[in-house]
Amino acid sequence: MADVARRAGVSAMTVSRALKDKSAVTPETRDRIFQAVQDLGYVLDMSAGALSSKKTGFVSVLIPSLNNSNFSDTVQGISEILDTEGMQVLIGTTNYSRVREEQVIATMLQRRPEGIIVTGGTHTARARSMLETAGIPVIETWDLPVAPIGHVVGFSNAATIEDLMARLMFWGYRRVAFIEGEPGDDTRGHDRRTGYERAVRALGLERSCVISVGRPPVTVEHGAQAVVRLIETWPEVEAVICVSDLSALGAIMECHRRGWDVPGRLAVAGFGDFQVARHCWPSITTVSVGSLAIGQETGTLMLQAIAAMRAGTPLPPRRITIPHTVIERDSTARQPHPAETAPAP
Amino acid sequence: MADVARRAGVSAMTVSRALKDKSAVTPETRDRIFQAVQDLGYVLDMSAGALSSKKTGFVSVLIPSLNNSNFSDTVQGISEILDTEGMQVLIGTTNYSRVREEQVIATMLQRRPEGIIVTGGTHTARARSMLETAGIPVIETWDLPVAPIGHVVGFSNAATIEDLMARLMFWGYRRVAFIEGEPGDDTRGHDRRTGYERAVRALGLERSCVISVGRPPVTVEHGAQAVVRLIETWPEVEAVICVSDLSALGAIMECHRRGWDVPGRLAVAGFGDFQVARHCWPSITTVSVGSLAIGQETGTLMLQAIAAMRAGTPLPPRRITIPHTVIERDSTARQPHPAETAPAP
DNA sequence: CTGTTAGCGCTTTCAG
DNA sequence: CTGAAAGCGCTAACAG
Repeated sequence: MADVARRAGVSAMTVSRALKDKSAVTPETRDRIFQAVQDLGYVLDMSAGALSSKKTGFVSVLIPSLNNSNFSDTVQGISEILDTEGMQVLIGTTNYSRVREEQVIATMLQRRPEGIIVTGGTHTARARSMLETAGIPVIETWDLPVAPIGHVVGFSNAATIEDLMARLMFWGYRRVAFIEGEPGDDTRGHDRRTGYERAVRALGLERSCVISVGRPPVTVEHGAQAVVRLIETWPEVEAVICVSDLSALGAIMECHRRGWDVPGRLAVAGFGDFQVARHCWPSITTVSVGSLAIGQETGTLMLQAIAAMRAGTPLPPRRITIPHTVIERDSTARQPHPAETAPAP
Repeated sequence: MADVARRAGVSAMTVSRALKDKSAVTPETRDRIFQAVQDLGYVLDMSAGALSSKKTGFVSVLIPSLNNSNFSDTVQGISEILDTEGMQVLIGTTNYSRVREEQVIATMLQRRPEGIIVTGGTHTARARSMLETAGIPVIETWDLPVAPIGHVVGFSNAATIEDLMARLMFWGYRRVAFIEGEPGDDTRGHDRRTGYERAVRALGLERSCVISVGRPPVTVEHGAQAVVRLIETWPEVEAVICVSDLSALGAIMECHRRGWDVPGRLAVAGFGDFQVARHCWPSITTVSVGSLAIGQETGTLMLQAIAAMRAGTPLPPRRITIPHTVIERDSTARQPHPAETAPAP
């Protein structure tokens, strides 16, 4: 920067200003500086700027896995918003493990992010305490924790499945099962199962049936395996909710393979409104949770929180609930009863 | 850090050493330091360290979109490897736009990454020159550029489709079409189309037919729309190659919807070996390019290149070709001819 | 094995 | 609008 300053015949400070504020410098000076930057191929060093200004321009985002379009949509939403203020996202993946999350948080904090966004509301004790004492805005997403660390942008995973169950009931299904991954650190999956079980009781259904196959992330293949186990376990089952659209797709494809009609023999619903759910055949009934919207809301809130922090007046904890929607598609369409198609008396 | 040093009764330098080398400090001193770190809740500031040591510990990775499991697999592979040396990945998405790529590169370079990994071998002139003069290792992936900037870890997109075409021919298909997105910045998609057209000529097929629908990224829905257009345009078509598995899935699902048997009426093949391709029904014939392996190879090479750079002896440009494999699945299975099922004479 | 001295490249702060 | 001085928090380099 000193070189640029010399070449433009100004001080380094003026160069610094020209490169950021644009306003605070005479147009001619500015032009001379930009010319010098061009000539020298100078590239600003933000890491030095960060040290000096104590503003790194980073926000850390922790997600279970990049390879889940719901989470990458959320990251996408966050990035879009943060980009508008020139802030960058530092992504970390926890691989659905809380221990791993703790490690990633520890590493991230060494980079001095100006805010940190985590997925879910369940963390190790040490992770939680690191977040609490980090002195930066914290947002938990994809959940509505009872005792949040800071801000929250999410929804109740249990409630989404309760709603879905209510709709299945409304459509006439009574024997409904649930397909999930093996229990572990995937609390969101677990919450959805809880929603299922609560709904079974609340709706007075005769029995519940949960099939757990595969360690999270639950894949298409797990869904295929699970549906076979389900039919063996409970031949009378009429419908099944899968913990995600991917496993729902697997279940449906396995049904095709075995000649079981969907939804005739078995209705199938998923969660997450993945792209394939809308376009596969039959299209999959699911719960949309607005993954992108979660990201955008989170980004917007983070920007406010950071601005408040910089101004020395931390934002009081906010709690934003993202609406979810049950989307009815072909995979649960009730075949018309003979009576229904008969002419009215 | 000064506080920690004081509390442990040592100098800041010793604290710094204890926190990194671990070896270069007496065990007791080390323990005292860690105790002080614990007591004070001290967290190392890597951004200061980076400025001082000129080692940021960052590698930038640019991909078209997070929301494509092929690219996120590659990022995953890169991260895994870089993690082993404590390096972090800074992800940037270009949204399949070269202009956007240029901007992202400019921003990334201000963070002083120790290496940069880009997707594809086609860039704007300014992007290319920024990469060339950045003074850090550059790796281009997912392609085999004729005039690479630095290192290359990739494969020929055209060759993958040529191979797939040869196999379709071998299986007895003669009237083969190609479904792609509208031409634009997606050079990998364009290269695949080129491979298709070269194969049509090389194999002496009577005609080619390319259906272009939708701006990249090509989605499931685009595939569905395209297949309808295809059947209208060329009713005699026997098989179609889709630019990605996602559009292949869309095409197949649309065929189901319209009662066109796959592969009986139309055989469908894709590209990328996405998870759904393996598990949907019918399973999709595709080309696997080892997305994760590309990432791992890239990560390994980047680590070597950075080590060499730090040692002052830049690694001569390497060119690593990742093998691809045509995977035959149900979506192109030839129905047995009557003659073939007849008893041998 | 440990300490001292400088200084990384920028921005804050305060004067002009 | 511009400049000078000081220092962000750490580590390289050298000395003990």
